[in-house]
Amino acid sequence: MGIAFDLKRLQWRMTARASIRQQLQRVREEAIVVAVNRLLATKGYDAMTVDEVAAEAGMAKASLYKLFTSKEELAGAAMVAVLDRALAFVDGLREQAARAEGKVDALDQLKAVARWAMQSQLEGDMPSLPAQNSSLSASLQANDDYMDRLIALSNKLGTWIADAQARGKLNPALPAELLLYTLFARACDPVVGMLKASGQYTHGQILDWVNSATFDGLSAR
Amino acid sequence: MGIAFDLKRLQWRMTARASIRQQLQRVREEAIVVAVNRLLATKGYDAMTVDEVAAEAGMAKASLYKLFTSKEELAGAAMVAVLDRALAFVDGLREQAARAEGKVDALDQLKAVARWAMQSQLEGDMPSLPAQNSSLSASLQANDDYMDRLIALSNKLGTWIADAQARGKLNPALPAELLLYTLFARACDPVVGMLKASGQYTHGQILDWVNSATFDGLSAR
DNA sequence: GTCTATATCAAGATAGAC
DNA sequence: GTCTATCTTGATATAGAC
Repeated sequence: MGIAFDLKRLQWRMTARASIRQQLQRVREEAIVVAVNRLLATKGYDAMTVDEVAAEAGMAKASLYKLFTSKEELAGAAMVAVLDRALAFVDGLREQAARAEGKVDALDQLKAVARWAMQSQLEGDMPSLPAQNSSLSASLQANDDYMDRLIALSNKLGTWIADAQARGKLNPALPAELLLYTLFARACDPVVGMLKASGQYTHGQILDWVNSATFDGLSAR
Repeated sequence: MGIAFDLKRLQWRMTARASIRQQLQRVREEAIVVAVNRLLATKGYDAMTVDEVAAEAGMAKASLYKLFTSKEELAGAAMVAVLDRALAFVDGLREQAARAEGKVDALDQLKAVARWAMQSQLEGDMPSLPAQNSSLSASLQANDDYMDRLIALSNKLGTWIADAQARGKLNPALPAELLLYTLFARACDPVVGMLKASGQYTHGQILDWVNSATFDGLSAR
């Protein structure tokens, strides 16, 4: 009996200590991911060095490599994080729409998502990756955490796209694939950064204009 | 007299040989620029190595470095070349328009330029550079050959943009700067490459759709 | 003027002390 | 588990022979 009691206490203590360790580790991981996110947003993957990540996260490079085994894995973690933010935003919109009982237009939801993504870019929170053919693409496509979220997000946006096309709000002549790709591309649209760099416009103006260019086009209506 | 004659012959021969040398050198330079152009279009600047350029141009790396002093200069030469192609295309359009005596719309000219750029991208001839903050950007902005052409092209497109806005063909609510930046950005639009990679569409379809998305927008009209 | 061979360096990754 | 110091590699750039 005494022995059993002591074992339980011991197990509890071990569990508690393991949990605390895990929490500490998780805090450090998050600091790293935040650093990677900002560096990817500002410099891009190739220009980002692991030394910079370690410095910005406040630890030695060797410590960082205990938690992430490669630079590619760092980028993957940051991309997973941004997809999680996007999914959370989309789910928030769905809940709002559910409360509004059908008064919300799928097209407006898509515009809100595009605006959110571009705002993230303006604030330096939208990591951008080399579009094609890098060794990074391959490692991301082999990353299940990443691919699952990418597919989940594509499906949710795809539902809105199909809805908006069926109701004649989005151009039905364009393939849904193009509409989806265009939304993803506009999240990293360099035009946003160029207008910001010109320094003449407010963030609100930039968001309005680029969203207008995306959905209404450059031609006069 | 005899001496003067010999000197003239000698000078002529030296000039001829120098000219031939220059021509040979120019052919080699063009081969290098073509190689850089394709590598920038397919892999991007960071993934491109000078060894690859030398191999594709059919010479040793050291020989290449006699003609171009750095990797950045290679990229600059390729960007100058693509701007020259763009300027030639634009001038061709202007001549056509002059012959048509005012029957050509500035908006149609802009659409033609966008289509040409995207077609170049589909054919692997449109070099793409890291958009922002790289060391490359700085070296390009210090490259007069590059900047002169960039400004010349911007001015020519800017004329058409102002014209199309004045005639109510392009959305007058959007700043001309945004319209110009958007045209440049669409030349490298990753959506083109994604649709091509999906393998389901012809080049013509892709060009029509992306141009429609750019000028008419994603929303139904 | 072209090539082979090499210098140089930056950056990803790791060993080993504490 | 964290850090300092180091290994290793790949890529830019150059020296020197021919």
